[in-house]
Amino acid sequence: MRQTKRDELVRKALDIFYRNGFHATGMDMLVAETGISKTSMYKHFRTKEELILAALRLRDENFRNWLFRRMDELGNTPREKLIAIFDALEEWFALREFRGCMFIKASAEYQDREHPIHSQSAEHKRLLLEHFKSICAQAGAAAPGDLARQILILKEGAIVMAVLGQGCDAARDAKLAAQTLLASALPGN
Amino acid sequence: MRQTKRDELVRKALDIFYRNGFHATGMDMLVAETGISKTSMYKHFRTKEELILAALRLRDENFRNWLFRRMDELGNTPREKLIAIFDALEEWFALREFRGCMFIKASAEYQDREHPIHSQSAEHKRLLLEHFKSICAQAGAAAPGDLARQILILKEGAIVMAVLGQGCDAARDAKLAAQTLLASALPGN
DNA sequence: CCGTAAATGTACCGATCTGTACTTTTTCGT
DNA sequence: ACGAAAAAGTACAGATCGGTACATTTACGG
Repeated sequence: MRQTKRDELVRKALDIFYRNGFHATGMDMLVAETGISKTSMYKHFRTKEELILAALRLRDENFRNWLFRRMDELGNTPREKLIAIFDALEEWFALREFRGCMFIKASAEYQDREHPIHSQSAEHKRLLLEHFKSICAQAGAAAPGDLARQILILKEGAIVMAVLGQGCDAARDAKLAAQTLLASALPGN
Repeated sequence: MRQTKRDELVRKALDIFYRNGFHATGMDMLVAETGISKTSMYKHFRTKEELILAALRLRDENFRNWLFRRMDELGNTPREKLIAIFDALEEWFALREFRGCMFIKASAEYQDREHPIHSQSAEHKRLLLEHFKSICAQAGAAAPGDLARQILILKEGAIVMAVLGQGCDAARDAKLAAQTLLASALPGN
C-alpha cells in the first residue's frame, strides 16, 4: 500500500504525456499539473526518461487488460473475440480523450530502435501479437501467426486512421476487413 | 530557378526532421547540419512551424509521386496496382534510412486536430485515399470507398509494424491480407 | 507525542530553446 | 567592374529545458 504518491505521479504523468507528448511536456509542467513537487519526482525517478518508462509500463498494463477483457466480454467464441477487437476499438475511438496509440507516439519521438522507450513500445506490440496468435490458434487457423499479424496490422492501421482520417469510422472499416480475413482463414461457415 | 537556396534548406530540413523528430530538432542543429545560416532560414520562413510545414509539403509530394509511380510500374491492371502498394512498401521498409511515416510522426508530436501540422498530415492521408479509391473503382469494386479505406488501413498498419515489429515482414503480411480482401471484393477470379 | 521518513518550497545551475539585431561577406546580373 | 540583393557571422534576448541543493514542513508508525 506504500507508494501511493509514486503511483499517483505515474498515473497523472501518463495522462499528461498522452495528451501533450513527451518532448513537449517539461518537468515544470508536470509539477504544475500534478501538484507533486519536483523534489519528490526526482526522488522516485532519477530522470525524465525513467518516469516516461514507468508511465509506459502502466499504459501497457492498462491497455492490454482493457482490450483483452473487452474481447472476452464481447465475444463468446475465439472467432468472435477476434472480431470484438474492433468493437472495442470503436468504443475507444469514441471517447473524448482518445488521442491515438501512446506507443506509436512514443516510438515516433524516440526513433532509435536501441532506445529503451522505443524497445518498450515494441514490446507492447509483441505482447498484443502473442495474445492474438493464441486466440487465432484456438479459432483453428492453419497459420495462426500469419493471421494474428494481419489482424494486428488492421488494428494499428485503424488507430492511425482514427487519428488522421476525417470523420470516417476506421473501426468499422477494419472490422469489415477482419471479417473477410477470418472468413477466408478459418474453417467452418 | 531562383530559390535554389530555399529549396536546399527545405530538402535538408526534411531529412533532419525525419531522422530526428520535430521537437528534438532545434534551429541551431539545423544551422549546423545544413550549413545554412540562421539569418537566411528566418528570411525564408518566419517560424520553425512554417519550415516544418514546407518540409511536410515536400514530403507529401515526394512520397505520393514515388508510391503512385511505383504502383503503375509494378502493376498492369488496377487490381495489380493495388497489390503493388505493398511491394512498394517492402522496398521502402528495406531502405537503411527508413524511419516510418513522417505524417504519423508529425501528428504524434502535434496532436491538436486544429494544428496546421496535424491537419496537413491528415490531408496527405486524404490524398492517398482519394487515389486508392479511384483505382478501386477502376478495378470494378462495388464499394470503392470501403475497399480503399480498408487498403489504406492495411498500409498504415504495415508501416506501424515495420517500425515496431521485430524482424517480421510487415509488407508481406499486409500484402496477403490485401489479396484476400481483393479476392472477396472484386469480380472475376 | 516523538522521531523519522516523505513531501514540499524556493532558488538556482548550465544548457538549450525560438527568434532578433546588426554588421560583414558573397553572389550575380548588367 | 559596379551595385543591389542574398547570405553569412556574431552576438544576444528572454524563456524554458532537465536536474540539483538545501532548508522547511507534513505525515505517520511506535
